Amino acid sequence: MCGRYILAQQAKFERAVQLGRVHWEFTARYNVAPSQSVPVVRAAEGMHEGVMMRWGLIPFFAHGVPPKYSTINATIEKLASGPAWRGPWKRGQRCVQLAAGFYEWHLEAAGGKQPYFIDLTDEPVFGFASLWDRSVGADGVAIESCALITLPANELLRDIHNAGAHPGRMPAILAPGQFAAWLDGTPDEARSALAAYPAQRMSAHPVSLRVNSPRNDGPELIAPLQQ
DNA sequence: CCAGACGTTGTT
DNA sequence: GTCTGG
DNA sequence: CCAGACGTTGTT
DNA sequence: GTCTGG
Repeated sequence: MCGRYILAQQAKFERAVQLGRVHWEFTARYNVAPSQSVPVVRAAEGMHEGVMMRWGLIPFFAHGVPPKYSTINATIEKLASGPAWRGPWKRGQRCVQLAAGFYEWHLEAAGGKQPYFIDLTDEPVFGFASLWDRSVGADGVAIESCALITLPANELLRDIHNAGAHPGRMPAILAPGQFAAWLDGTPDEARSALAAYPAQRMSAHPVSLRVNSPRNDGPELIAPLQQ
């Protein structure tokens, strides 16, 4: 769940989120894929700082080598127990991956997959609740990376995904006003910030299959599909 | 004891 | 089929 | 998440 | 690094 999303302009994020300092530089993107460098916010020295990190968490014990298994999403149920997540969770390495919308693929009766673009009706900018870690390679170079948290889907995302017997998953979405609870709270407070965002405050529409290729980018990717 | 995994989603 | 790259 | 590669020897 | 499986 949630393997592709979009970024707003850096200035737009910085207007929506109060940051003590920024160590980043990026432009608007309409097709961010795993393994790429993404802007995140984290608590540091009593403030919120903006930094770039690799999307796809490399555990500290992996010594800078990306695992063969997927670490782009962390299930909320395993935050404290999964080997890749419990270290960052215990150490309070929480962050927010800034976004302006994301994509999900709907499996159709005919077998095809139709991509949908999803965003929030009330918030032009939001964040995915995320964990980060630092891993030092054999060459001594440290890499910071992150994984966004998923939880049971609300009705909108459940429908987009599959109308099957089993409920799907959705990313843990934080409105800008909820960032502090996730970034600065106690572990209990942080966990309380993780809840399915209300479906009635989200919007979704089908988009072109052009989004399938991570090599495509541009505002046309989020345009509503003509029927 | 050592070896091997360490992850997610959605299924026939 | 399965892994890597984006 | 999906797309694209998946191999070798020897060199323009 | 740490847990599970054998």
